[in-house]
Amino acid sequence: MPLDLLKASRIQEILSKKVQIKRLDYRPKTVVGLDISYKPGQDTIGCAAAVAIRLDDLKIIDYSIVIDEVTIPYIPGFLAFREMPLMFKALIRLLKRLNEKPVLMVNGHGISHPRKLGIASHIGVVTDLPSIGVAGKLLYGDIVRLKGRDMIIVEGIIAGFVVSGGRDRKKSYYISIGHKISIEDLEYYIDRLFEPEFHCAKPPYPIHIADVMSREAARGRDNFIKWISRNKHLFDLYTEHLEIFSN
DNA sequence: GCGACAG
DNA sequence: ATCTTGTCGC
Repeated sequence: MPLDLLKASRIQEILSKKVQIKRLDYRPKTVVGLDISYKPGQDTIGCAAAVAIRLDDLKIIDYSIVIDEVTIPYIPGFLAFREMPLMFKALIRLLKRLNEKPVLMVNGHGISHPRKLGIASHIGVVTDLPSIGVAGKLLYGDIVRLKGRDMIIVEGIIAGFVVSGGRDRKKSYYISIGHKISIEDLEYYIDRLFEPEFHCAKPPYPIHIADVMSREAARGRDNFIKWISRNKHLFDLYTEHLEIFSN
């Protein structure tokens, strides 16, 4: 059996008690987007991307790509046990080069989770960094209209909110508190990180970039390098970090 | 028992 | 997550 769900639940319940819901106690200059893609035809080979984006001009200042085997299957409610190991590896590498504390933006839920510890909260607590969850589907909680917004309510508290976009608001993104951050912080950052030209039909910028980078890298070095050269205008790298497959 | 179910 | 097929629009 790949994963002991009872033990995993216990871990989530214990760690969820360490989640802090409070305002940011500093002004992050950088946000790190985290996402994982899988090699086509082989969902056991994952590719994690950690991308550091400067908040004032939205330039990519650094990134880290890690490719490795992923053995834990995806089970709703336990995504972190599948994706956190690789995501964490990419993140740690990036943080060692980043001389500042960023806010993390993770593809997945924060406290809008059955045990209030989605992958965004999990990685936030483990690193003790502020974190935000960004998901494309609701996993847990009720949607209630408050203050002109669709809020995600979990156990009577506001866990996050919904941002709808695209033609006829067809697409929705579920933004939630991860760790060491408040709803007000979420609104401040999230509203500024959606790309205006896409009308919220694509994820917030750091997630969008991490998503594209991890997918291109998962499809091979050539694709990734081509994507980089096609998008040099997004970068502001003082060093070249083409470290794919270095694992 | 039935429906729901991040990536 | 990934694949597939087809459609619309720049």
